[in-house]
Amino acid sequence: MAATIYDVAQLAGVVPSTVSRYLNGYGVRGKNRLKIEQAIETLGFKQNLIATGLKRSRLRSIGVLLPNYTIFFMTITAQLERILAQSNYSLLLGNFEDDLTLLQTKLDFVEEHFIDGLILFSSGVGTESAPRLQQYLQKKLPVVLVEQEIPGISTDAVIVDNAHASFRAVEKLIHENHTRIAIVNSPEHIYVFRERLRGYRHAMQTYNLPVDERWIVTGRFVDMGEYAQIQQLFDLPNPPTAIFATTYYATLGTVVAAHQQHLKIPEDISLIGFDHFDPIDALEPPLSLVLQPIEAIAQTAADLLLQRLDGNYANFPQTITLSTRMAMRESIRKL
Amino acid sequence: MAATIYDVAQLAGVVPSTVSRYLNGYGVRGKNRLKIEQAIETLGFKQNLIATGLKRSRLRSIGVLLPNYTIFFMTITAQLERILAQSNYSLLLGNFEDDLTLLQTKLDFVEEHFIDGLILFSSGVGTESAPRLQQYLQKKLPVVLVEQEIPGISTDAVIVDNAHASFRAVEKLIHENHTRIAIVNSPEHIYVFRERLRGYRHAMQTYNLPVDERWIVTGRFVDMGEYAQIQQLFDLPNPPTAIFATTYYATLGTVVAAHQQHLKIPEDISLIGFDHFDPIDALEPPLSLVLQPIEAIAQTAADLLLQRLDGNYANFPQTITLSTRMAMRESIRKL
DNA sequence: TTGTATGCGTTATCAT
DNA sequence: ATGATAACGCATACAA
Repeated sequence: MAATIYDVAQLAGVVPSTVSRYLNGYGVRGKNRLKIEQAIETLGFKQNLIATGLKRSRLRSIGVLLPNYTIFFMTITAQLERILAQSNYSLLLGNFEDDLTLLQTKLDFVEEHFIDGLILFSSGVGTESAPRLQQYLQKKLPVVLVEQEIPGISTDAVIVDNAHASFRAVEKLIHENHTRIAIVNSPEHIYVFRERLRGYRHAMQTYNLPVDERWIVTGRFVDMGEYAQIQQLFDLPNPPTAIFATTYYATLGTVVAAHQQHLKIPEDISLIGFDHFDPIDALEPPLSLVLQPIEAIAQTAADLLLQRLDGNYANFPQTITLSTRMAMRESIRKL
Repeated sequence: MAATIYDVAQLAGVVPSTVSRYLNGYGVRGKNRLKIEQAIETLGFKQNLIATGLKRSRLRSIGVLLPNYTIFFMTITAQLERILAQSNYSLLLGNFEDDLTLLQTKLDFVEEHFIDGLILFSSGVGTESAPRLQQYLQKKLPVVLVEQEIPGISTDAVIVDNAHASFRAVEKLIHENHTRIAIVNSPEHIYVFRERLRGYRHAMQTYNLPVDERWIVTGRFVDMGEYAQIQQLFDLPNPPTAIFATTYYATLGTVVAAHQQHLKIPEDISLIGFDHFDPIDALEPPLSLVLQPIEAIAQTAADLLLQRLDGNYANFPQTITLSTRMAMRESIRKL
């Protein structure tokens, strides 16, 4: 049996509530404090998470809900785990498999597990989840959104300046004298991708370049079959000379599609992609990419949540927008 | 405030302990049962996880400790989450970052969180962790190992027949008339890789092919710099004509290394790799691969654990060995 | 500052 | 089969 505060109290010659107060940072007379500390030491006492949880209705854990366990989200999650563990929080992970119905289930699930707060990677999450999240906020359960804000729910969010990132990526292609530029994007019902498309259009417009709507390809590109859509770009009468791929998978998919058509990057087609993970390095040539600030996303989301957990609701709700950067390598050809 | 069994009891006109008994599957008179069920329904009652946890000293959760959050482990974890959620278990994930000291910390951490059982992906875990795991077992906390057994600790394990998988992969190359075959492996202090190397040697020996020790390359290949080791293979006086890469990262690394030396696969060098994840499809040509039974690993580990949680200790400890299969595509040239 | 008493929601023991 | 009551380990309102 593990030691309880009763054991500690007895050994220290005080009453249990004094031990409890010591543990919770209330004033305890110096002499008693020392005795308690020593008793804790010799007994190897650890506070019982469940018992405190029963009082507080919180298990000192953070729900982290992800659309999937892909490398982008898991890399951020690994950082969150490291940061939040320092404040003694555990992570209750949930994968809603890009399924908004499953998200509702998971929202119930983590709440029933008495989390202290929630970090929701809200890609693809829309107003349908707002009422449920509103319930969280009413219960003073802090919620931090990552990736996108949700209309109708006012809480903290950490997002990336997607439109601007897109603008700059496309602009880069334009500066290399490309004028027929395609975009391989993901479904626009997801805010992030709507923004990325917006940035693309904005850049084209800024430089007075017409956009052929057939240059706008949409898909998830996690299955082989979808590459066909990308390949159709190459079959156009006057095909684009450059492609902007707005996700990691779109980037990979574009490379596959080019391979299959025996097109060389960048000789036959220029490419700027999105996100860098290890496997990208196995591609030839090294790709030019838009890079999201993964560490900063994790740190910012964690800081924001910890602040709210501390009861500090200054500037609530707060949306923090982070910037991307570009890594220029060898997949863009100057025309 | 959420409803408690007191509320249910009052509404149903019975005492709380009757409700408790109903919830725990003990006999309750039909009339009362109906009233209780109705009360639960109208109140939206949910059992308080913490309160039952306080009695049981278990939070109905499974600790899942991973060496890292790479795609291989996360794909399995996603399945585990799905399977174990059906039995109402939550997952307490921990990433020990390939660090055995951090593993000790995480073992403490999950135990302090009153997990019901542990699934440990034990790649690289050795006898140093055995005493700590032994404590788990003594406390009747079931532990299922995945990937490798640990000397000195007898508990259930789910492993893959690595040596045999290697043997077959190398044999495949031999059947295509390759005789100078290199292996790009990971450190041999990890059981899995020791086994894969063993299978390689066994195959070469079986077919009376000498092994040049310079053909055995070892590394993790998660950083760019390491590819140099692989490239040295190509600079040997009489270089290998085929490479067997024993991990996902070794496979990607080998492709990068070949690219950088301007060697074509399979024209200049044949390759058989390990594990399939989406990004692999972006490589040209499609690779021949050894595939691990990811779903089966998850299902088997979950089943084993659930059985032990049920108190069924038949055939304990049990090591279940699963087989790999091969996907032959276009990265091997017949000599 | 410290002690006493009570409650958090549930399960288990003992009666009935 | 059901009712009453104690116990799980801790936090807190109140009194001293």
